[in-house]
Amino acid sequence: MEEKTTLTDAVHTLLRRAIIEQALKPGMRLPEDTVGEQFGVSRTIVRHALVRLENEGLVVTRRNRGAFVAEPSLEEARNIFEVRRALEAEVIRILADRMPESGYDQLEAHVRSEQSVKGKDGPVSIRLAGEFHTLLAELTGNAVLSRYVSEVVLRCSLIMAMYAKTHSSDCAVDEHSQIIAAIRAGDVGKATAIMDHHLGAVAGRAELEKQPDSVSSILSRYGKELVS
Amino acid sequence: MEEKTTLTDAVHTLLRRAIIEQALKPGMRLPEDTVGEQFGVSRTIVRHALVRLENEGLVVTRRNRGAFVAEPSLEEARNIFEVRRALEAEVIRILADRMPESGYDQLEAHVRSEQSVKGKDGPVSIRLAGEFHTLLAELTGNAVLSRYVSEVVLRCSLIMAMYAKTHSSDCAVDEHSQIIAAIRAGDVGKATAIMDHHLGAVAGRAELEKQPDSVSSILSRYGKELVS
DNA sequence: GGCAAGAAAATTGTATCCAATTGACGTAAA
DNA sequence: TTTACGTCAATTGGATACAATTTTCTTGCC
Repeated sequence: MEEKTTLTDAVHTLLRRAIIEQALKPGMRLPEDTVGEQFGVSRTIVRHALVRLENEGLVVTRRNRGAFVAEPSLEEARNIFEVRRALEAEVIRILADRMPESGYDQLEAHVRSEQSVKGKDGPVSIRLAGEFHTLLAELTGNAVLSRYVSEVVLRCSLIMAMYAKTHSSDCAVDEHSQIIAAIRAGDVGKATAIMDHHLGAVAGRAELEKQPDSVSSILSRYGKELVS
Repeated sequence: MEEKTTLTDAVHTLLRRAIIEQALKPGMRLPEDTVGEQFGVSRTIVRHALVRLENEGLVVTRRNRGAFVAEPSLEEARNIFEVRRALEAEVIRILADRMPESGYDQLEAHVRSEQSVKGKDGPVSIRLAGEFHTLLAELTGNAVLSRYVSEVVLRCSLIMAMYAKTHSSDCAVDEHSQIIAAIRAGDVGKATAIMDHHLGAVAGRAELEKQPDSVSSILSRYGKELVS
């Protein structure tokens, strides 16, 4: 089976993963040469991937200065959470009205996989916590809504990478179950309330620490997947 | 005063305008070298601009086939309107709570400029009708929310280019005034209701006509602005 | 005339090359 | 010592050249 994705897609995905898994920390520089060398592709590809990441808000580029992993300000963080609440409230509203056939099965399966890594604060845990919300959005069948939710979820991951000490996904998993239950009961108000609390919980921390590491040493862990 | 924008930005903006003003019609092909030739830039620039437009949903690219002006399906159109309603409801909620200083002045000034072109169904009318909603979103001070609203508004313009006979901005302007009044009165429910009606009004038409024109002949009207 | 296969043309995917801008370093003068 | 200035290295902005893929046209066969 042949992969039909373009190289740009591959680099884009890998860089995104590296960012949300906090391997590439906020503020870290992303020189096109270095990244391209690591992945064995030319600057052209990296450039395209960086453009996409910028549109997603995960990367900012300064003219003639290059690309950096975004460092959302507290103001920006508030904005993102505000939008995310509105979007996820809409998701809940839709799902309470029309949940697809195997929706609950998928959700519960996901929660189980979250519980299986409970306790560990590794990259996998971070990714899974975000993917719950992404899955929720996908179940609406609304691709546009789904895409926006994915975007804000990713940016929230970045925000937490900056401002939260630990991801502390323990409480999150429990609340995920509660949200499912509330939707199943058709209680939009309750589900929204839990979601608000769920999102609000992570927005109340504040500690900032930077640790500029070597870019290439980090990317070497991601690059091997491109050697086809 | 030196323009500090990059060439990619310029091409991006021009193409976007051409699309939402319906000069470039849905389904129309956008070959990279044709566009580049028209604007006097290389394919590299056009390519970057097209990537951005794709992220905005105004353009779709098929692998090794090239870029086309997006042709939103009715399903997709419904999705976009659904998201737009949710986002604009949030905008209203925020503005009823915290409208900035000169907010009402700006809004009323905009409505006046809309009224000044009342009756004409030209590109200017289309653009202004959309910009009212964009302005509304910008007044929230939430850049993320503002960006998402802009995106769905643009895509709605594209949808109406496909499915609506005329833009019929007559009723729109009146409702714009009503929305301002309702927000001023702090009546979120009423403002949202008007907005819903306002958005719902345009989603009930259906006629499709394609008219594939020469790309370069259209772009020549936009290209002169790049000759610096 | 219709259909299939192959060659040619057009267009995108990717790499490389040159120019322009920025930041840093070093040197000299106040 | 501090500040101003000039040079240089590093990096991006943009263009061109080549490779790969798709589409279309042609040609031959039924």
